[in-house]
Amino acid sequence: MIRDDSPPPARSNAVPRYREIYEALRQKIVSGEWPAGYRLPSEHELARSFGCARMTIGKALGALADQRLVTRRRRAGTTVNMPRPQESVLEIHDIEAELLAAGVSYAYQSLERRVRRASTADANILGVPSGTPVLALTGLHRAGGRPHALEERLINLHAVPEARAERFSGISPGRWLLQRIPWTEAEHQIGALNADAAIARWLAIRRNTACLTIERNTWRDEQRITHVRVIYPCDQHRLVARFRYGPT
Amino acid sequence: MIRDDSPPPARSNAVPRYREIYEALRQKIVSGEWPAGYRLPSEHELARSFGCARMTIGKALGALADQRLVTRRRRAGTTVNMPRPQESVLEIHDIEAELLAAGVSYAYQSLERRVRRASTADANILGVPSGTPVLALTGLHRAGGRPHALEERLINLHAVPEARAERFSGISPGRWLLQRIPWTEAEHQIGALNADAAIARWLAIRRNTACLTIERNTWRDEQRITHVRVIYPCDQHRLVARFRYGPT
DNA sequence: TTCCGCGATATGTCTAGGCATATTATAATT
DNA sequence: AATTATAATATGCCTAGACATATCGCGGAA
Repeated sequence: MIRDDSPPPARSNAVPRYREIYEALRQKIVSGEWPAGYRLPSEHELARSFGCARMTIGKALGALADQRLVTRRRRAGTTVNMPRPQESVLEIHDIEAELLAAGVSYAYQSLERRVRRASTADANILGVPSGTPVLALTGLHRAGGRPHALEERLINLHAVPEARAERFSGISPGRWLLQRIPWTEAEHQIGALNADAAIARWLAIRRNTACLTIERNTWRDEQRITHVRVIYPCDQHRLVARFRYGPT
Repeated sequence: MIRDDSPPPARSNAVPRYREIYEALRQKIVSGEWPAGYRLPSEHELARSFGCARMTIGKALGALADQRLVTRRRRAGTTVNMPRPQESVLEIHDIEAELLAAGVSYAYQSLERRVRRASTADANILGVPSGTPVLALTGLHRAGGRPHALEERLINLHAVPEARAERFSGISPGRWLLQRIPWTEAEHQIGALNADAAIARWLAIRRNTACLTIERNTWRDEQRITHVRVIYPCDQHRLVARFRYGPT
């Protein structure tokens, strides 16, 4: 017996099939038609009803799972998740690039630069054994000639020995590091503080002005690279983060 | 001629092949052996050298591209990216769940509740036409009996008509909404401010104390649901975000 | 010299099967 | 009744091949 082995019509739509399916299923979920806990049809059933191979369905369901809209377990099937905790992707840009993109002139001014063996405090902050050689930097980011942010940084000289020879007059250490050292993990902590006298002087703001602080730790496969705290006056900077349950 | 059609040995390692390959390639990149701009071997070549099907290579490379470690373009091939702008996934938790998880008692105290037609200011903040019915809420989150955060919220009553009947005495509007309304997009803005007299009184802090503010806008497929601004005293809360170039 | 068309190449997507494995439901046994 | 073996099911991973499509580079024409 001869079966119809003609290939399916050459769908050359711009949007791939798996994405159409992803969108269709996503719509069921975000519209509430399939509420939390609902169990989706099996891959085989969906493949039949959408008229495609099981692997194509698998790709669509995999994308939904990546977005955490559903959970997939063998034999148990695919079920709709509870709405998640509010989650966003926060991009913390290089200050210099950000300002230049906005058409503002930028300069980094080094205020202090010291190589030392890590004190107990340094060791705690940077997460290295005390006594490890570190480079401690303080500097000011200027935008349009005016103070924009104050930066306090510790660099692990075991991880970045080249830094010992770099003066960082002119180039910001953040950019310098970013261009040289690939990092594999980063942690940010965001907080607020009242400017003390020293901070207020450097940033040319009044004492007690609220400032946003961003602390960042970076790792390169287990090894700590640097710790930095950047202090922005409250009116200079906002962090924006956006998340969407998206067309991926 | 008879070819060896015996299937490949039944690798039943716990780690799938595509992930092994992903890790191997990732290692080349983060170690610096393949620097930014380096062009990877083609899928065919990799498939040959790893001894697997092209699709398996495609899955590994796709994962690297998801992590933005590489860029893939037809004909041009797959190339290693420059290190990215610092990016992190920020989870902004439900305050109530967070405090309960920490073993602290939690309560929401409604301070003000008004239904009104959106003023121009409301309209700007919430992104709806002025005149749209909105619910304006002010409330205090208490932890262990003490003030923890102040919340100012606008809810679009066209999007959430059920909210008109809800008193929000006891239950926090954030939690109430999260349980009822699936959202598809969220934007967060994080900033700092000095507490004014009203804020200071409610939060039982001194005037001018630095506070962290989180503003959140949520959408459900184009439609604005709510805008909220939460104000935390600087010593009460930090935001932590973490990112890793990961084993996915 | 410059521009245009064409072939080569690498990825993007898809199919139709296959075996592996976790988990659940059911039947059998103690 | 409680426990254990077994079968069924749904996902997870994989292959070998196919066509589609973007784009790079080259050679010929204006």
